[in-house]
Amino acid sequence: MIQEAAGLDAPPPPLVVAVVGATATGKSALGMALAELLPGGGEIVNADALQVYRGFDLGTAKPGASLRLRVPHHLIDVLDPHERWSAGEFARRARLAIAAIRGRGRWPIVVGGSGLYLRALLAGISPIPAGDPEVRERLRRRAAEEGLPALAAELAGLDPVTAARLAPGDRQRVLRALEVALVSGRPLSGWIASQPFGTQSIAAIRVGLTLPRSILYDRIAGRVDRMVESGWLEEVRGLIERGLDPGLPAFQAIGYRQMVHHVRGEWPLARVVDETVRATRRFAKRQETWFRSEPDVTWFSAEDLDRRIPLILEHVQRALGEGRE
RNA sequence: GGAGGUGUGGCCGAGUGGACAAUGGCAGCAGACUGUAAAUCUGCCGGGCAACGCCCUACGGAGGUUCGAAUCCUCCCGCCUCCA
Repeated sequence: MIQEAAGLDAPPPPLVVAVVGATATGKSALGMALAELLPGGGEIVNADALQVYRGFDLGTAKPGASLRLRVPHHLIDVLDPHERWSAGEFARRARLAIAAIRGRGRWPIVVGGSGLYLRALLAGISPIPAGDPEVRERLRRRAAEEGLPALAAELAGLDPVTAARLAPGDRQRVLRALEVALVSGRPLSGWIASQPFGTQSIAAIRVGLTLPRSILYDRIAGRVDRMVESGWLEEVRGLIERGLDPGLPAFQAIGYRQMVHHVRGEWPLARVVDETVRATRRFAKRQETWFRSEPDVTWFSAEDLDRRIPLILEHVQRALGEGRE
């Protein structure tokens, strides 16, 4: 593609391995295998938006202590549930982690299902200044009182480019764009224009795991059942008893929101399981859509993953080897 | 046995003479995505086609009334409730 056309500039050697794909396809397992099998060894950089939260373990399918003992994991358990995480913050810290890992002569293996996070890390993200919680809160209140259309109209005045791009019903993005324009004095579209995706790219060898929908859906159901069996309810109950507000960012995690209803006695457990499975399926579908359009991913079937690992390893090694010369 | 109710698209559930291939929700499928992203949002969703329009099939079944029925009538079948 473009890189080849340039000719003079050889494509930069891959510096990191990225494992992508929908939830429950086995990304973590593959990441572990690569970390242990690649010559020189590797360390995992978690690119998952919810596994960063301490105390949210079972429901986020967080790698357990024994795995983390075998292979260092980064950006897991780095936040308290009330702290706010973001794609930009992730990209910044992941770059630090990657540099440190490479400094140790090991391979950074980025594993995660949050598409935007991966893109922010590997392709760069516009350096938009931090938002303002107060402004955000005010906007949220106005949206409730005046209605979203009023705010969308205001955005059309401040940032017509973004306003035209967004669906008028996209509450979250309309509010965010307004917040950026209001706080920074510059429209979001302006920030993006000055540094779009792709201007800070990190060379990565990307492997994707995929499964036929029906198998994936079965796996999701099985996984949710296992979460419950392994004491997930107790975990959530503990979080609530600690006094954590279910409105916190960490409770955005699929399953936690649902489980809170059961802890409060509003839903039977069966409904929690049901709705969690359903929400996870929709999530998996969205991930597939995202990664499908992600460039340069080499896809592997996640069926019988153990048996395919040698093949994937070989593929990754070849790409990294080329980069080493 | 008597009285009443009910049967709608994969599911739930509106619709009670034309504007109905049938509101809405769920499930499903497709897509978008620049700092909440496991979030947020959009589109499709009986079938067929030379397809901005046409045809076929369809509101438990069979008949009937009507220019016209998911909607009214008759009979039949299933389910539910109450009385016995």
